Parts: sequence; structure tokens; C-alpha cells
Amino acid sequence: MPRRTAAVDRRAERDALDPRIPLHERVQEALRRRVEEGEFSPSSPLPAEGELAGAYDVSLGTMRRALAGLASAGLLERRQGDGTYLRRARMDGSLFRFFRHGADTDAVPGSRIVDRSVTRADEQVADALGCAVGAEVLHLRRHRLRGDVAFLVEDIWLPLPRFATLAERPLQEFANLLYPMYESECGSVVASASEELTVGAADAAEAPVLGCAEGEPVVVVERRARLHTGEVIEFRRTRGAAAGFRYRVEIR
Amino acid sequence: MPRRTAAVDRRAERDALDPRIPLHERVQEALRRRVEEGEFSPSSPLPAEGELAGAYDVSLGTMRRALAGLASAGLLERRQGDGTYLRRARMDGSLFRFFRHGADTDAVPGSRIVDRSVTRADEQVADALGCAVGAEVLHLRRHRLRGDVAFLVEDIWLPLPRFATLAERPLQEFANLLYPMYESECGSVVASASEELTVGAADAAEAPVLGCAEGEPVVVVERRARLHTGEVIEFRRTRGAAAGFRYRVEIR
DNA sequence: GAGTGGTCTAGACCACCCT
DNA sequence: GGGTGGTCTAGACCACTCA
Repeated sequence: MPRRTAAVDRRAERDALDPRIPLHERVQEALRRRVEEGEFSPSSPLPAEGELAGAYDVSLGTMRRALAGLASAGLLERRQGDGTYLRRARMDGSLFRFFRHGADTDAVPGSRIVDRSVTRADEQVADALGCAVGAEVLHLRRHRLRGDVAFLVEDIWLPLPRFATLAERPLQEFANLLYPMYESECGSVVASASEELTVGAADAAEAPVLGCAEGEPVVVVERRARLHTGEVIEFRRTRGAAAGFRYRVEIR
Repeated sequence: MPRRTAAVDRRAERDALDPRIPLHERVQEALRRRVEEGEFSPSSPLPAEGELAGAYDVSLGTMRRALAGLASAGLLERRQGDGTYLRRARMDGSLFRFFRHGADTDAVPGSRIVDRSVTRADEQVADALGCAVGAEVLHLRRHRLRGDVAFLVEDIWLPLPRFATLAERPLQEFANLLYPMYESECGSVVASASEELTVGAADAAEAPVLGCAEGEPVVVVERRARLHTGEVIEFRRTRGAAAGFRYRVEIR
């Protein structure tokens, strides 16, 4: 006997939202919540658009519009003839692209975690992560490498308990890129980020690592990485010698 | 007698494109070409969607989809109850926002043009503007001011003859923001830009203007501003003392 | 009030992927 | 062949803007 999905009635979820906003947006929001609760996975498709349309009691066109919106927001991925899937993070994206330093290569630098600890958020970290001052956070310090030579020092703060599994995991198992790990280990997909650049001076501790003298100018990049919801889940501060530093941005 | 737009038949433009690509994309491309040829202006609306649908002999839904695509690509702007317009550069937008320097204000700095001349493009300018080395270009040098104090020095190169009117115009008539002038005086709408940041050292000439000592670190921002077509119409190099410099980017 | 874009529906047909 | 998403159409009604 063929498996048959019961025609669940989801009008209630749809109607829980402000009726003044368009129907396709309400449906989109209802679906978004299910996505964010982890109801779907990237490996098996969501119900077909027709079935979803029935469950939410909207026309196919309206459901298609809602799904298209979620797809263009990067939450879903649709494949003709196959199905609609939860989107996995795209490691090729602009989030990783525009760090160029010295040599004219776009290669992702290597990395080495030199410290990991659970600490308490100071004022700046708490402000960035939106948690209380003194809340427990996971702190990582990494060196980014070109070949075997470090040229960037990164401090990364992650809220707990969201990232608790990363506090336990053997350091050797940390990948070069962290965002895919955030997704696979902690179910947290980075959707957007903002960065702020300033120029400071190398302190005595970092100068040898960065290959410059104490007091020489360093570029400081502070990044806040966010979920689709806007919640900040990573605060990262990267420091590198200003000489040879190059940062590129595309503005639209 | 009320003005009536003749129902021009534009099926030919639409059918000039590869019939294997979807109709709404072909229509979009046909419209895009008209936009790029300057047929429309930001101050008067395009024909109504229904009229366009008739001209291209497609359904309203298909035309709506084409227009929505051009709108989300940033080429057009649609206002309910009003009309569809060519999008003007958004002076509020990211193009102008993220220069923060010292004081925590987002106010647009004042400016004073201290030099204007017609010169020949050196290698870097020619490369940026996509013209020949030695081609005539218009060069402007500006000081950007907070209050009455300069804190940024800008060199701007513009291709000729596109910007010929700016070579004649009295300097007093130059506005604080140049992009609206590019649009109104030269019919050139800036649609996108890319910037590249590096750190250098103040030379003897600029140090007094920037309020720092010779050899102190300065931030250098090189910007290429482009039309919708991608053609670069401005190359700009801005220098400012690194101390107190802050540059912010939003990444999606 | 006339005209614009925005929403929503209903249904036909096509292209693609699987087994 | 059966099911998926993609395209396209046709038309009703609503919300907004402007004169």
C-alpha cells in the first residue's frame, strides 16, 4: 500500500499572522518558521508545491510565489523534476571571497586553532552577540596561514549553548572553513554578515605572528555573522599587518 | 485631445532572442536593452504594465514577471498607484553610507574642489576607465570636510567627452554629491561600484591637509563606479588618516 | 475617479528527473 | 509513466497615488 501523506491542515499557522500582510508573505513566514525549527533537511524534499498549497489552502500560484521568495532568500533550493530542498550553505559565496592579502590569489588561507576556551562575554562581545555581559561564550583563536606562515590572527566568539558541540570536539577535526561546521554541527546557517574595518597598531604579542614590528599599523576587521532571522551568532575580529593588505567590496 | 501612445508592436525585439529561453526572460532582456540605450528616464514612468504586455504580445502575468525581475536587479523601481521608473542612483544607499570617520555621525561630509584639469590618462587610470593610455580625461581634486576642516583628499578621473560639460561648469556650481550631477548634467546614472581598500603612508604634501605627520598610516579607498551596462565612468581615489577611520560593509 | 501596480486564483501545458 | 517544478495565460479584485 503506497505511503500517503495525510492532508494536514495548516491554515491555522497561516492565519496566526497579521492578516494585513499579503497571503503569500504569511505563507512564506509560516514555512520559514518550520524551516527554522529544523523540520526539513537538505537531503529529502519538502512536500510538493501542490500538496503545500492544499495544506495552507492557497492557490498553487500563491504557494509558488512563497516558495520562490524563500528560494531567492537562500533558504530553499528548487530543482525542476526533483523537488524543493532546504538549502545548504554555499561556501563559494561572497562571505569568503574578498579577503586578499599580499599575493594576488583568491585561495582560502589555511588555519590553525591555537586556543579554545569557554569565557564570559565582555561588554563588546555581549553587545555584538546580543547576550548579557558575563554570559558564557565559546572563544576560539586562530592563525590564518599562507603556506606555513601566519599572517592573520582571528578571535572568534560564539554564543552558548548553541555552539556547545564545538566546545567538545577535538581541535584536529575543525575544518578550514567554519561556517559549514556551524551548519553541520550546530544547525546554524550563516545568511548574512556585516564587517567594519579600522586601523590600529600591532601590540607586542601579535607583532611576531604577523611578521611586523610592534606599533606598526594593522588592519582590524570585525565581523558579525547572522542567521536568516538576523540573530548574530558569531562575532569575529581579524587582525593583519597593514602592509600588503587589500580588501575588496562590490557595491550594488 | 488626450495623448495616446500608439500601440507599438515590439514582438520583433522579443523574437530576436533565442526562443529556447523563457518568454519572460526574453521580454526582460528586450526591455533591458531599451533601458541601456537611454530610452527611459528616472523622471517619467515607463508605459503601464498592461500597455507593455500588449506591445510585446504577452500576458500581463508574464510582463509582470519580467518587470519584477528588472526591479529586483535594481534597474527599475515600481511604485504602486504611480508607475514603473528607471531607478536612480540611491543617494541614501550603501554607495554613500559607510564612510564614517572619527565622530559617530553619518552626515555627508562637505567638499571643496581644489583643482580641475584636463589631463592624459596614465596607466592605472586608463586601466580603470577602460580607455587608452594618454586619452584625455577630466581630473578633479577635492577636499572632504567636517565643518571647515579637511580630513579626506579625493582624486577623481572622468572619461571625456562623456563628462565634457563638467570641464566647463563653474566650480561654485558643483554640488556636494557628484553622482546626482553625473545624472543631471551628463545623463550617466551610477548603478554599481566596487571599492578596494589598502593602507599606505602619508606623503609630505597631503599630511598637513589630513592632519597627520608625514609617514603616518593613511587608508586609501579606490572606487570604480559603473553604469548599468558595467562600463566604468568614474575612478576615484580617496585618502584619509588611518587614525579614527572606520569603514562598514554589509554582506549578503 | 481614473489609472497604476499588487494580490490572488484557476488551470493548461511543458521540461525534467526518477525508476 | 508518474510526479516534480517551470512557464504562461486570463481575469477578478484590491490598494495606492495623483489630479
